[in-house]
Amino acid sequence: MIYDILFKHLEQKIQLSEVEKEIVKSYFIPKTLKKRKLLLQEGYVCKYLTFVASGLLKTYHIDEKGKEHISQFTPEGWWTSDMHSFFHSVPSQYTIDALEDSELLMITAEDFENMTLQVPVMDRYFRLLFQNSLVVKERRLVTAHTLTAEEKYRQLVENNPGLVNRVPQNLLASYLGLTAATVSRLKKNV
Amino acid sequence: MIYDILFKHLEQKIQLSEVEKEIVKSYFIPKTLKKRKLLLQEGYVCKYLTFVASGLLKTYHIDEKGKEHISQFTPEGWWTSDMHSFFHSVPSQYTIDALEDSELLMITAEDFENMTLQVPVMDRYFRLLFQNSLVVKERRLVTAHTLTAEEKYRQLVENNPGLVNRVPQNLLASYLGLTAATVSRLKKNV
DNA sequence: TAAAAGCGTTGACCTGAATCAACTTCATTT
DNA sequence: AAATGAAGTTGATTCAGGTCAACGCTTTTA
Repeated sequence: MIYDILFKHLEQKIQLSEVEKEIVKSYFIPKTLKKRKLLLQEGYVCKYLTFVASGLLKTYHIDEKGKEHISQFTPEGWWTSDMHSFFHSVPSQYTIDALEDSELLMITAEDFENMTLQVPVMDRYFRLLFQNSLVVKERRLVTAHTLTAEEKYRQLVENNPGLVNRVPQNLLASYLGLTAATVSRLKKNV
Repeated sequence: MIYDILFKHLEQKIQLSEVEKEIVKSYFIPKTLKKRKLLLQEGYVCKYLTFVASGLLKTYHIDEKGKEHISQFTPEGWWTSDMHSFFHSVPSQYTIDALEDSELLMITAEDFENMTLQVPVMDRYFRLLFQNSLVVKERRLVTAHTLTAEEKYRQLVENNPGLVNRVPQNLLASYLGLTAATVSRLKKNV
């Protein structure tokens, strides 16, 4: 069941009683999202924090020249949203859509607040989650600044082999801050 | 008093009883760090999560060519550490040192754990803190990928005017992933 | 099953920022 | 006050990666 996937992930970081599980469960709205469908559109407030139970989403931003910059891939077992938009109710800078048919569990900001007040250990869960995400983001920033295009691609292949086989190469390029042409060329040396 | 600076910041996000304050206070070790002195050296485990009560620190990484890449400036009222090293007791990837004489409050990983168990609302504080940091890091990553050198510098001046007047230009360059020569040149157009 | 769209490759060319190096302040030490 | 060393500027040159465009191959869609 879809909620069990969520609890399996929560229980990797925290313990929940049956009562707490029921409370948490009651706050999440299930939803399926077909490939190419939008979860969030740039310019609109991000209404949900979303757990991906199955499938794969991408988060991206379109710049003034119309170029797509992918900031995040979200496969099953991970969370997504535009956090700034979600927590502060301001227009989103990002669009999120599905790369594969996906099953989602979503919670509103108001319910998120209520849930953490009712089940404070969820604060701990998200503290740990955000803590880990921060480490990952920090690392991506360092590699963006220090590595050559080839090293960036090589590192992605080493660290995320699953992703490389699951996502078109032009999207990986965008995620790395490179062009599709560049990635195509440097693949030969890797 | 130095602990009051800490509590002032905690109370921007959470409420603490007097008892809780005493508990929290008991876990933090005060320390002063003179300009140019190290708080953490790359290769060593980061033993402390550190609150900067006054002063300014920088976090950086030296690449194979000996080039310094600054990942973070930490002025008064903010936290610093190599989170990955701190929470997982692995060698640090970063060095942290003082750009100005600084007053610090430090907590070990073990005490951090005990503190959050004794005062669960601290999980909420750090959830909120990490949540906000994540938004900031995410944004830096997007600008690293989408902006030109000049736009990066301009945005820094707009968003962090304080920092620009406080930190030598070559360090700002490193923070932006640019060279000192480049920043010097593009300043004229800004 | 034809047309369209998405994806990957490759070539020719261009350019923004890096590199390297010299020279100047300015600040800190002694 | 001399000396050492950060910090900033500027010029000449280089080059990694972007841009633009053409061409196949495969997958969707009509």
